[in-house]
Amino acid sequence: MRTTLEETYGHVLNSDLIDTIAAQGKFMEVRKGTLIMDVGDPIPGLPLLLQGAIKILRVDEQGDEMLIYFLEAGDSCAMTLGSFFGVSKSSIRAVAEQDSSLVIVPMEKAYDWVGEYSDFRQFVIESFNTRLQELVEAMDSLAFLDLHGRLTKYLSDRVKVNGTTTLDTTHAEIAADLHTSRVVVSRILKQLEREGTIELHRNRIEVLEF
DNA sequence: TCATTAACACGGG
DNA sequence: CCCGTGTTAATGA
Repeated sequence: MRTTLEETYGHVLNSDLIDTIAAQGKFMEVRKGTLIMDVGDPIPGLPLLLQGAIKILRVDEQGDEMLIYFLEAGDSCAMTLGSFFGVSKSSIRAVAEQDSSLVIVPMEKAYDWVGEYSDFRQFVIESFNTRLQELVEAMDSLAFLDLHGRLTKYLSDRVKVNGTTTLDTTHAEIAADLHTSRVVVSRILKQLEREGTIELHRNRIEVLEF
């Protein structure tokens, strides 16, 4: 775990701090599709993603989902930082997009380190900023793009975070992530296939252009 | 016009 | 058979 931490966070955090994180943090491995945290769950600590990717979703009263953004290796989750100010419950759902590994740092420790280490403070602020940026981007797609636009952006985002143009997914999953109906997703996907942008298979989509 | 819901047929595992 | 997929028809915003 120490090695992976060094590889993923060595650029931003000094090695003393990496040692401390390795000692204090809890290592965790999750398989693709695993529900890591749900709305209302107590926040266990500050998560640092080492490998893989995680989907961050918002959930409505009916339990329907909507994707906000993806976390990648080297990312943390800004929502958990609310714990610094006494927010104890999660307002989002986190699902593993791939097999992933992460370190969970106790919140009190993280809070102390923000005071003690300038590079950790920098990391937290930067992380908060990039998360906010992604949130704004998510709002942009909602407000300015139609479903066709949102779907193509969604596909290229998934290609980016998974590092492959082969997406193991179903139309229903995409519909859930975009908070729309499967019928529309199927129709637009078919349209994209006719345009030569993608190739459709059962449980799989090949993205040719993105 | 474009999305949603319901309903159905097809086909692969 | 069950599930994912592709399509249609009716209805709504």
